[in-house]
Amino acid sequence: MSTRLPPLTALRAFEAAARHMSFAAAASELNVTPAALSFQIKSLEEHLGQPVFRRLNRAVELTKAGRLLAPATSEGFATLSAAWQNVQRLTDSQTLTITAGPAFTAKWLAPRMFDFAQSHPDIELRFAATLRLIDFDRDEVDVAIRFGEGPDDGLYSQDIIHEWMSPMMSPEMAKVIRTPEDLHNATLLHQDDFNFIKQSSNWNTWFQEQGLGPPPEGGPRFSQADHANDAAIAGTGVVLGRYSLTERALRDNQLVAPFPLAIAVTARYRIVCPEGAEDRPHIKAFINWVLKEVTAMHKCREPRRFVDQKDINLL
Amino acid sequence: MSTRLPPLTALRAFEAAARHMSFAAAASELNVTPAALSFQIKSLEEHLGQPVFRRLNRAVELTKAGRLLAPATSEGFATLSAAWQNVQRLTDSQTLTITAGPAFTAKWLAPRMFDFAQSHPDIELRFAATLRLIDFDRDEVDVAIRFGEGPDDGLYSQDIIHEWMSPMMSPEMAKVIRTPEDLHNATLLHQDDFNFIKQSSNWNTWFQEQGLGPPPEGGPRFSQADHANDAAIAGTGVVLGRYSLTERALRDNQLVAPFPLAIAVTARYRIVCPEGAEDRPHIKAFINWVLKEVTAMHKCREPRRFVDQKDINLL
DNA sequence: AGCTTCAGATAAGTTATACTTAACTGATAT
DNA sequence: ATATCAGTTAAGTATAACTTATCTGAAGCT
Repeated sequence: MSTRLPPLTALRAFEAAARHMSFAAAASELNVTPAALSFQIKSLEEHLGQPVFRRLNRAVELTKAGRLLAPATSEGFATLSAAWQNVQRLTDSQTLTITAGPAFTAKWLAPRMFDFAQSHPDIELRFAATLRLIDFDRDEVDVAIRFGEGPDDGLYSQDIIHEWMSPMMSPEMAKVIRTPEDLHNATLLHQDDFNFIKQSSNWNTWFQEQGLGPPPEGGPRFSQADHANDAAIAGTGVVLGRYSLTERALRDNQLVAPFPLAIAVTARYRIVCPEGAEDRPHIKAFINWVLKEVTAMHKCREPRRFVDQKDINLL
Repeated sequence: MSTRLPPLTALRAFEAAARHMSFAAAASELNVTPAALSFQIKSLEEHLGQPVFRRLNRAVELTKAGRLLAPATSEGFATLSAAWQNVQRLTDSQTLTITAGPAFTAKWLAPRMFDFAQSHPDIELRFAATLRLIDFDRDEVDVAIRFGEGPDDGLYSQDIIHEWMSPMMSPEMAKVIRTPEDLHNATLLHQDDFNFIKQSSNWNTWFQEQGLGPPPEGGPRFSQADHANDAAIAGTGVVLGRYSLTERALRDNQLVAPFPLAIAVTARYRIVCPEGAEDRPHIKAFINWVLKEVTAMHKCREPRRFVDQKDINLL
């Protein structure tokens, strides 16, 4: 009797009945029967210890207590309702903001997103290409594709692509560079955007595992792997290509990877989002689409001899 | 999912948890177990489709959605709570406002209320003596004692006193007025506050039923019955006394009613209050006390010959 | 005047929500 | 290593919230 609030269901029934000045109309609004609503009003009156409605024959009217209670309950529930709708609007946003590294955005996402956009015309896509580790709450990003070893604390995280690297060149250049030893005479293309990985995988690593001497000095350096790949496609040199970024060029025979040795990188690509958000319709659709695309990625024609990066001891 | 409000119990659980930043504290405030509260938050998150709390190890923190939801829910529930407490204050008021006619207030209530006040020291009593038919909602009156035939539409109503009238005089005057015929030589006291009753009961009625000729002309007129009674007690004349107002004087032998004929009045006293309010503690206490006092009213020593007012045909 | 309609109330029954207890989990503190 | 803290989960219970069917007492219509 001295509680701060009565049963909220009863209070809500009252508010609706007071607004409509009709039990039947209120019941209809709340999707219950008039009998149920009548019970709720009666319950509220019992909690209060006095009536809030005077029952006339074909109508009801508010008592003094009812008239005192009606305006503030109307305001209170309107506030709650607006808050709920507001937060739902956030949840139901049609915008999907995706973040990934610049190279992945360019070489993996961009060539494929047309397909996703076609099959989900209601989703408004936004891309934020960055190498920075984003904060989901602060950066207004829905889903991220990250490269690295993790960990992804407090986030939903799923591996999507395991990366490997091998010398890749244009088919024309492959007619000149026919054996691994021929690489000593080749122009090697370098990419610097891999330096944040703990155990660097570069030309030295590959030459060593191949049993060759040191690689030739010099050669063009690129700050982004996709640029290095483009140069190789253009015939400028040989790139230590990453599978994730070169899959399309390999498939299209713009690049070839003629030597079987491939270094399997410990770091991998994961798709991450805030815990629980993975069930939100748009994010779920995107994740499912990514997984499908990963499965459909081109497998190399030649057999590959994988050497795990973790097992390599650099001299 | 697109409803205007989620389950209110869940929303309230959220509000408390957000305020406390602790599930256990919120559970304690709402008098439920932490497990129950945990379920409510989870239910809310399922309705929303995303989390509102991030569970840390020994704490929780609000997500972006939670932070968006918290202020307005806090405000909404505060509004509802204030409204409820406000209307409860009206209900739980320690003041009991009683209304009755001036004569009844003076001759029945006033001599007795000391006893009621003694046994209910927490109740603050207020009297509104009026002949007007009060409106419970507008007049801020809790309970009324009405004289008349009713009806008491939409109100709780209980008969308490059936009225009757007979010639009453002081014991000294009774030594002179020994027979009904002696009343022809007496000073008859008249009361005008009975005129609103449909079928007037006055001296003419009594004389006719007693088989006497017309009563003597003239005699003092009083606008209130209690004043006429006081005059009779003082030995000024004979009053056609009403039982309800003279019971105490008869008991104390200040007045006597020596002639058996008594006219039973159709109108009676009822105690009335708004429907449902009769269960409110203070009103209930008052009603019970009134019923007890009525039962304890003094019965006349002499047998009474009652003639019902309805059966009297005035010549 | 008799019948129909309207709107809320009540009785009896059902079901889903709201809750409890007991045990678990994963850190942190001692 | 053990105790403590705070939230979670599984299994079960209780009751609030609801439904259906019927009733009631007017008002309205023919």
